[in-house]
Amino acid sequence: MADIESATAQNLLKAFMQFRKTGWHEKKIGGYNPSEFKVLAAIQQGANEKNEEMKVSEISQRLQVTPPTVTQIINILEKDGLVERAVDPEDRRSVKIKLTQAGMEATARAKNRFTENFTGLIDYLGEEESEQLADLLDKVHHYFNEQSR
Amino acid sequence: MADIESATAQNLLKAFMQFRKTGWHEKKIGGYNPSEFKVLAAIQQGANEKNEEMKVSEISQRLQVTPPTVTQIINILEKDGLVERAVDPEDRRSVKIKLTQAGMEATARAKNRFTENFTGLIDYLGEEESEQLADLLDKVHHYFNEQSR
DNA sequence: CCTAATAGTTAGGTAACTTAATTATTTACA
DNA sequence: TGTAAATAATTAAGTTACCTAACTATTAGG
Repeated sequence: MADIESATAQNLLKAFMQFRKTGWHEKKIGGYNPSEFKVLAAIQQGANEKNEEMKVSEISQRLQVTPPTVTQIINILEKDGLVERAVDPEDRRSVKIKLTQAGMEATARAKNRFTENFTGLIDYLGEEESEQLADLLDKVHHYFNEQSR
Repeated sequence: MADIESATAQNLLKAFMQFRKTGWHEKKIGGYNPSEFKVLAAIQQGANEKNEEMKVSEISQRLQVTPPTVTQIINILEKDGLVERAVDPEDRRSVKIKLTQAGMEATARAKNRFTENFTGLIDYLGEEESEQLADLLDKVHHYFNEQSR
């Protein structure tokens, strides 16, 4: 059993705490809150992948947040004219979310801004270490998922 | 320049997002909110290291949050009888925070609970990969700190 | 000695969530 | 076929973990 007082444990814990605060998850991304940006990006990606509009439940699943959370963020984006709701004629309980023209432009801009930072990180770490990091974080996620079952 | 659409970028981004949600940062740690637990642990550690009580400003620095945040958490802990305030006679502007007996016991219990999980992770990853992960996260932190200057 | 700096607190706000309850609608089956 | 159960989204209200700005008390510096 590893010892929490060991240098390794201390280092890893400190690294975790630092990382939470760290700026990859900025205050504003191209003018939008991170949560808004994530929803915009999810809508865009979903539309890209399936060539179809995203339902609230799909966004919720993709971002791993509850449906009310998505509803609220969509409300803001709709008020800002970035997004439109349309009842799905196939299943009138569902609501399809679509980016407006302004929304597509805003998303592209924000994504660009985000991309600069993020690809900069990968260049800084190097391809190999970036992959390593992704793998290790996956393992951590896997460990805690097991744990909670 | 790395490409945001590359597999590496996608993987790393996904890993980051997953990690944020991941349960190392649990909802409750031995019955306390993470923020409360962190303050308790900081007080304990500070007292351990310097054999002296922590000032609000020191806790604030250590946890990288503003003094009002610390004040508020201390208020809760004080109400719960885990912590006591005492004006520093050397500098009557300062307030020294001390764990009560109940506070020491609660902190020990919570820390134990936390430790189980965390050392389990290190065992799961192995010593070497744990160090690697800590290093990589440090690099990420370093990169974003540069960026924001 | 008095102005400026420092330590902490108070007041008020925000972002990003959550759960529980409610409203439409659709599905299943008796 | 009619109704009960399930599903999709929303509304309402609450929580956590922060923050900034303004205030109070105390100490330090010229």
